[in-house]
Amino acid sequence: MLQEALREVQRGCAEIIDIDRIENLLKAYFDEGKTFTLKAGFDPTAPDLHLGHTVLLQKMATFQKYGARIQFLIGDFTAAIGDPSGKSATRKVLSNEDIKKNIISYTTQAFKILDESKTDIVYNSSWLNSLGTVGLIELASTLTVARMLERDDFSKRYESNTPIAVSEFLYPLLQGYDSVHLKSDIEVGGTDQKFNLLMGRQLQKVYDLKKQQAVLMMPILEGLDGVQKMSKSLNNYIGVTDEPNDMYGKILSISDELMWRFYELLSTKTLDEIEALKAGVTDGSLHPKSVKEELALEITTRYHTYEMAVEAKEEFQKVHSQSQIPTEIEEFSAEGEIWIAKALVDCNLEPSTSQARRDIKQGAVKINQEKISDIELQLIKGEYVLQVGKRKFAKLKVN
RNA sequence: GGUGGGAUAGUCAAGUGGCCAACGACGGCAGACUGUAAAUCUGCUCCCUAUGGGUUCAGAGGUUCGACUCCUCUUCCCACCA
Repeated sequence: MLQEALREVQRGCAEIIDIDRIENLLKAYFDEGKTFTLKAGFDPTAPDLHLGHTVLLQKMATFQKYGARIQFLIGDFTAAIGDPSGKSATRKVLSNEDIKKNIISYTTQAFKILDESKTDIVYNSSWLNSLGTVGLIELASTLTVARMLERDDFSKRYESNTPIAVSEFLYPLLQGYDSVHLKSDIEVGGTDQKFNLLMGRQLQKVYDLKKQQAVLMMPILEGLDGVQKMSKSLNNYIGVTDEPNDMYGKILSISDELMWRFYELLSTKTLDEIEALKAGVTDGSLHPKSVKEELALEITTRYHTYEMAVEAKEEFQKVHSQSQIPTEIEEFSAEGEIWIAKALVDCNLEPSTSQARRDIKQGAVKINQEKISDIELQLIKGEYVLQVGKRKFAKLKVN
């Protein structure tokens, strides 16, 4: 049991510092039912969660199964400074209202994964506000500038003469101080947070806590392209609020290789079960597609319902495997005769008539399932199902 | 503050007076093959009811029959020096 828990806890991790501490905490839980605290900090800046964010949340959920109480730390105080990690320029400061709004949307999304009854939401403003100037200077005296400049992102900015605000130096210190105040046993975060996470350990020592927190770092999840990290700005993300059909389709479109990564980091299947799936694919008894379907079904179910996920699956098979028309298509109407290229633009299937012409020439455009090739075609009165490529559909009614 | 170099389509990057809507790469879209996978092959990739027309190469002027290419100014970046 302990061994299994240890294995699940380490699953997918990029790096763990002080694994012995974690083992002892788990052992105490299994032997004596003693719980422990696990801290994770969240910047109230990104209200739309995608699967990349959930990697960390799921790891926290795993810990909850083995006796962890989560200290879900909202960095409302530190958000005013802005985490410099991985950034090449000083960040903007958020307004109070924005922060509040973000927190609400963040936590409602997070509790789809976390067990709310084993989670405490804490705000670092509640103790950092009262730290005071003396406390802050004391805190700052524990760290040298040289040490701070060891940080890659700081030194790069320093060398390239990009401004670093002095306040940014305080961020890791304050985040570390959070661990002192909360007396955290473990802290989890992304690999980009390494410096800040270690700061917690160092400060706990400076402030004479008996034990230092263990640190567990999760890797950054790749996006749909399989190469770059999942992010909204690269438009390669799967949002937790995506529609079931989109979510299902996006997962099925990832490469086989990336699928295993998703299994490791996102699935709740045990490592043994995943190994069995891998073995099945290798020896040919399982089709990779069906394994991927299972993953898509699991994840879609998590953020919607099982019924909706199954519906998404059926819809997907209907549209793509049997190339039929989807059940729901956007409808448009037009008056009088309309030129096909214009119609495609009006139905948002094409960005320009030039592009529409090209696609028609290439045979990418279908009307009522029939491929067309005449770029001069005029649509007369009637109802049409227009299709561009494999996945863009629209219904057009010409009056 | 000084001295050089640069800004070209979604990104990178050629082009140094007409052959330029602008080489190439990546990305993207489409077609073939498939499992809407990957890989591979092929085509397309500024706009416009189009064998034609229009607007583009940081911005504003100028030279020229003709400018992405030459000149002037402006803005922004980079390198080296102080």
